[in-house]
Amino acid sequence: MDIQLNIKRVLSEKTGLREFILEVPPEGMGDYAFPCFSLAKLRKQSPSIIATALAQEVGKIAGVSQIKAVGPYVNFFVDTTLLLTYTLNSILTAKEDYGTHPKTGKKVVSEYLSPNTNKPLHLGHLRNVSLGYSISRLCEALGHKVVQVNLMNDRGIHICKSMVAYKHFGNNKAPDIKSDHFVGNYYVLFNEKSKTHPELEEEAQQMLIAWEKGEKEIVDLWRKMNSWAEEGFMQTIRRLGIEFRKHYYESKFYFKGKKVVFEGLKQGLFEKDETGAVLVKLEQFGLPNKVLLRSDGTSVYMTQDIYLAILKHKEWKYDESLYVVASEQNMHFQQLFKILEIIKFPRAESLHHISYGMVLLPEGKMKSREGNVVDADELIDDMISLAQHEIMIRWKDITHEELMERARIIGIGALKFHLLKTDPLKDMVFDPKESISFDGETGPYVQYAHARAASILRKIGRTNGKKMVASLSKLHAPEEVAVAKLLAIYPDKVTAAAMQYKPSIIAHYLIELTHAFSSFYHECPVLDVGDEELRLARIALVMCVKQVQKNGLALLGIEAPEVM
RNA sequence: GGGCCCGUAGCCUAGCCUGGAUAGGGCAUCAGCCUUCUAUUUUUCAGAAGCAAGCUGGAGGUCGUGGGUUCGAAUCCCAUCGGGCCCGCCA
Repeated sequence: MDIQLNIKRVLSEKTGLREFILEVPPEGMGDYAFPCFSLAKLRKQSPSIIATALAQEVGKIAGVSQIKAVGPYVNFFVDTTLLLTYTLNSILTAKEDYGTHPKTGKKVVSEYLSPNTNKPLHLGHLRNVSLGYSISRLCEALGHKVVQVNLMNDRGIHICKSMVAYKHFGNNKAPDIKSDHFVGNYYVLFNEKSKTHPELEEEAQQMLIAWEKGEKEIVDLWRKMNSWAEEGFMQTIRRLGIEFRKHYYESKFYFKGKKVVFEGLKQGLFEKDETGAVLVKLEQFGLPNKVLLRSDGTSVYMTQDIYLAILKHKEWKYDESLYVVASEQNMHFQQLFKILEIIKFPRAESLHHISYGMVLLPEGKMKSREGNVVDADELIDDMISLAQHEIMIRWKDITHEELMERARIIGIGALKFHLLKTDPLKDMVFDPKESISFDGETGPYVQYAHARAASILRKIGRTNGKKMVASLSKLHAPEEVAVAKLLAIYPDKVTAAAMQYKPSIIAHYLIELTHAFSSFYHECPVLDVGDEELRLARIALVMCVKQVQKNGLALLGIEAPEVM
């Protein structure tokens, strides 16, 4: 039973209003509130008089225990037993599906990660994949089918730079460290050496031309180094529990966008300037014009991105396409989407750039050329070893295997949670020391509460489900009701987070729920309470909290451990 | 010069799209609960210690600034300041 809907229906009938919003009043003043200001305007009457009259008029509403006019508001108190029974029953029935929508049949392609294959992944990529994965899961929760894909930026001058350095200083060595780091070291080396040897820059340019011509020696080297880079990336994202349905390779189709550009040129959608470059006029849309083909006829990044949008649509027949890419490319995507609209691409309206802010260090922006980046692998290792330390304080006789498994879950959970709890739009300063803290609004705080719930449930053994449900009316302590009310709004939070592409909404919800659960845990004994019915009811509440925590964490790509 | 984004306590952050009742949290800090220790025959009382993934409470706020719209603005509009990102042949 949807109590909110019942209230709305009656209000709509009594007031004649079609569209209005029920508010949630401050603590203790009720569960829903109807503000009478807009009615006051219509009826030219003081809002408090209307509220008093309306409170009398509405009479009884199913699921509502009390209706009270307070100043200009009509406040509704829901029947907590009804709410509790309804909510807990839904959770116990739906289990891992609680909070998700039925299948819509819509298909969404979600592109993220998109690394350059000349250097290892860094902190910015960790924010990217955490967001990309979580948003994909959120779209699934809306009932859509989601295809997660990655684009390898595996060609271009930056790739040739590491190749040039390897050619001169690599002695044909095979990687003796993690292979993407091995490649990245040559990129750093190139930037060092080219300061005193500017001819290396020229060599890299020549190498790019040779690569495009398909010179065997160069292509072989490229293939070898790229496979090292890719192998390294896959190791890293596998640790994070991420797997792509498909990888696209820029090198395989970067030239194909030209055809689309020529077609547009023929239709008069694009034009050639005096140097022979093809460009698209976007000034009329408030955007800068964009070159689509250089005057030498070669394609630019935009050219291939146009093609990729079309290619992905051909392959997946998507209804919606997401690009999780940092905010520095906001302009690029505005231009891309506008160009696709100009060439009448059928899904031009369903493309979304999910932009996110930079991850800054306390001392400023990361520059991979200078090597002052927070390396992704190093950071993951640091998080895991910190978690390991915390576990060892509490558990002396734990096997090494068990220790490593728990440390992985907690360390990676802490990392992802930290990156996801901030609104994606905001730049964030990443202070490694602070992020590694286990206090406050963190993943481990939520995971720990989940493990405590699991521990309670382990101790009670088997329970009779029917008896449990029948005893829910026993719950009315404020801590119990507070938890149940939060459980009831979880589905709304999922919808909001998915619609706005903001996993941070889920993260904040989980903190709130866990906080309420901790208070409950502190005030209400579960195992050792005299009343058997109350015991069963509390067990049901614990089961539901555990389920919702698990569901919410899963949407963030975080595992919920049974023990910590 | 132009475009986009951000500005909420010492620090971090929610709320802004869809305007309403005391602006929610967290870190750090202070006071307790709690754990351990000291003294005491024991309890109370007292004192000390505690990097405490737990709880409660206190303190901490010009919602960058100025105007406007509105019965009502953190929220909408305009201007302005500060920070970030970007601006035709980089990706």
